Amino acid sequence: MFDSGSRETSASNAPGYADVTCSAENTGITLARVRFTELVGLLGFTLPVDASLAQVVFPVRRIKAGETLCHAGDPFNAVYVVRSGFFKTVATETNGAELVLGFPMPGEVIGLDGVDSGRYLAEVIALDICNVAVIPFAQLTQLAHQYPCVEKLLYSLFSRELVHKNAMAWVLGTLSAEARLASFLLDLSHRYGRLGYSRTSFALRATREEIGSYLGLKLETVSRTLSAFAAAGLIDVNRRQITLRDPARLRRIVDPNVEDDDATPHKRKSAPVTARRPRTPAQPALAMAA
Amino acid sequence: MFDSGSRETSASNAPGYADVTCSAENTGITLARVRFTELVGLLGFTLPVDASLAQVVFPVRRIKAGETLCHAGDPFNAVYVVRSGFFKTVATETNGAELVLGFPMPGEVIGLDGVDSGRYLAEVIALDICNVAVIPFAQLTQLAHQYPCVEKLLYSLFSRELVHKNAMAWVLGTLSAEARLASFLLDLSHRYGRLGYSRTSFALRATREEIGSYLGLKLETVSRTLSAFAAAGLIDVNRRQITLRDPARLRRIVDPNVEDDDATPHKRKSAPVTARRPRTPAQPALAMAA
DNA sequence: CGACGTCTTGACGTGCCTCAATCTGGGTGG
DNA sequence: CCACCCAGATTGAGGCACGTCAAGACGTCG
Repeated sequence: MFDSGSRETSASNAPGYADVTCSAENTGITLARVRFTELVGLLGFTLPVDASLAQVVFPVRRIKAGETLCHAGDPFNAVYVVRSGFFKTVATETNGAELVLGFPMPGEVIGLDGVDSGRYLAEVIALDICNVAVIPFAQLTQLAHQYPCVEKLLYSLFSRELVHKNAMAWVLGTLSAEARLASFLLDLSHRYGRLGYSRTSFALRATREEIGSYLGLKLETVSRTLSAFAAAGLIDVNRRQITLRDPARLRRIVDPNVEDDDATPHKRKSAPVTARRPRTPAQPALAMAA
Repeated sequence: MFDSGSRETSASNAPGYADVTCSAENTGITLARVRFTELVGLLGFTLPVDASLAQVVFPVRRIKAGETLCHAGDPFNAVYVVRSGFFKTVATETNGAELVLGFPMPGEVIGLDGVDSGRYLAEVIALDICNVAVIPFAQLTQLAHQYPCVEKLLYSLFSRELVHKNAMAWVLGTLSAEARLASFLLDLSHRYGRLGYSRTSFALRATREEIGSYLGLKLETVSRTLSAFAAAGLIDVNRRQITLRDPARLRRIVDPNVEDDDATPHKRKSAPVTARRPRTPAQPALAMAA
């Protein structure tokens, strides 16, 4: 039934990706390697085939859930491309408060923000068994020198990250709690789908608190809003397992003006899902555990 | 008195910067040029002196207040370095809502987010008489190829932008309205100071609404908060003219744990400046240190 | 089985938004 | 020169969305 293809994201499940060498699986330092061309595909780029470029490989690191890929303040010398698993990047402020900056998934790059200062400026913590390609930045720029297509790719990666951060500013600066959550769920859906997993059924790997931190909300608000979505029939929630029931309406919560099927495409404000007392005060929205 | 060195930001006022050629001032297309090495200094980098690199110049564009440097959707082919003036970058969403993404000032780069999609994705509008260097991106990458130091600079620019956007996420996601405004004022102060202007007295070039959009607040909240700061003796406000009276306390509003002079460096929450009736209804807000 | 982390839900307070009136300064035209 | 206008700014009153505090339910692990 493929009800949740996202639960297992180990590389062996992903279609067509395999380590070049797989010896000594159990040593602390893995000897596995990935082809650069493979990573390019994961990143969503297509490069002209090149025999010499196809020979380039990078080492792979495996990280268990809870372990950190790199610490804030560590000297920067490599970027990482996630091959499988699920991370969170956490910036710790001077006052000790933590802020979740993102949830890197397979096909996404980690560490580009360390180039300028020469240090990583966020903890990167695995929320799952993870598998990343380690790409020494000096080697990457070297490749960019030799191959114009790689150079272009590298600039695109930076730029893409910037675009994403701008979108994040939009979410944090203008959207309500409901819209932020809806946007977050749709983003996850899209990213899982892009990887070949189900777009409608997936697991949140993060706690409510981590999600809240990422979205500028408190964990209670995240929990309440998810419950409200479920009560409205938009999604199913079971702990961290999410199933999207009405993605179109979720999208309309983010932006009331998206045109998808019926109704006028004009200015119509989707009423908040968390309407207090939907109509008859007698009807409890949700029966608590019987 | 030097009460507002920031009011005039034309290039002729900035120390040591002059166009290489200044013919035909009044033609629509300016013939002025800037040396690349000059821009590098403006950007805050130091490069090893190189005779050939010192010959590289870029054209200059002058833009009057209210005009736009580039439109969202325009094909991307150049980045801009602000030499003088003050811009706002505005992303217009599908629903027509506008979001101010930033306020580029001299020494800052515009357009890096267009590399990936090949199109600018925000309007860049001058809030002042502006002067920018036009740097064709292809030419810039070409330079990066020839000069490793330029290559490093380019990566740093991208990375620096990313770091700044992360900081913005922090502001939008975790700070109160007061803290956001304080952070904004301190940021402006720092950026003006970096340019050789007064850190304590400067003019906001943006309206309350634009500032609010940038900070995820409504214009009324911006106005109220500025008034509250003024009432508390933190700043002076006269329309768009701002004078910082107590930067240290502003900093403490952003992060209560900064250590600057007195008091315990422990967990102390700076009471909101907008205290409703601080104690005795007769006494206005500046209760803390006399 | 108890301890713990996570999640849920309720009650309440408040910070910011909303709506609205007024004020100011700068620009325009007679 | 003044009347007029209008965008921008200020200020108030009231409401709601989200934060805060608190209690309990659930799943997991030792």
